[in-house]
Amino acid sequence: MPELPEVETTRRGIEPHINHQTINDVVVRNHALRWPIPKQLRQKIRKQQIQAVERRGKYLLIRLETGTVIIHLGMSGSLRICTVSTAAEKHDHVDFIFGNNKILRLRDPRRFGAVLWTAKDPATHKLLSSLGPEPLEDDFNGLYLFEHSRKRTASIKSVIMNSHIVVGVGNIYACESLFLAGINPKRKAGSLSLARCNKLVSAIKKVLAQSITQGGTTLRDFIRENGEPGYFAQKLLVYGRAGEPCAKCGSSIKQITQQQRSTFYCTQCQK
DNA sequence: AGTGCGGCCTGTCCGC
DNA sequence: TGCGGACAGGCCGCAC
Repeated sequence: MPELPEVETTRRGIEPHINHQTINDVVVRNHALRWPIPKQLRQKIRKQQIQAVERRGKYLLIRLETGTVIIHLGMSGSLRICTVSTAAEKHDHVDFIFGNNKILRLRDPRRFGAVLWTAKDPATHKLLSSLGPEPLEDDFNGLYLFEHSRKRTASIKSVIMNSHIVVGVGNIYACESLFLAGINPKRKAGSLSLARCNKLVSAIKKVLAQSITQGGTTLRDFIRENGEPGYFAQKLLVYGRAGEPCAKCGSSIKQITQQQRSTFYCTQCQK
């Protein structure tokens, strides 16, 4: 499910329900996520009040009094607010139970996600310490991408999807951004001019910002129950459209594989 | 240091 | 209807 817009939509959705609430209890039904959920999680976080609900890249940060719960939704994770009377289903692995009878419930069928605990500044955590800038912040700009792609022989698609260069650009939005910028996903990152880096960064910001806005439109329903963020309402121009006509030139959208991931692009419009 | 795989999992869909 | 295989929105860790 989650690329950055979905994670941010989730953050905005859960924050008003859980911020400043006290965690009464934690139930872990399955510890086996990408990394084991710490055995001491329950004892570490019980009776603590949530200080803030933040996001860094695709990591959600639940700030408590003595540390931070780090949550990653992986490929199939979702968080929803329900009540203590809502029966847990097959892949509901973790419940954070609050004093107001509400539960923050993590569902993750593929279990690529993570729930971790750190008592230190989460920015210094191994998983977060070497992350690149946030895509919507000003320190991610054309010059930054230009400088960080020099001498790189990897494809531009793999570079913008590299979280050590910029966080939050997943497979879908990488494809969409490259289409908007007219750049071939296979192009070597080091061969892009500064002007084209500027154009690509603008496209990434535009696509992500637009998507967050659309996620927001379905926020209520999302939190209420169905778990579907604004994702499918999203107007995707190339992703998942192999064989369909390009929105710009009408030629057939092509699907290839890069780094074991599907790439969709227009061979006419993207050079 | 940068690049490119393997692997972690379950669910779904498609062709036979 | 059942079965095998491909594929899925992420990303660390490891070889080279």
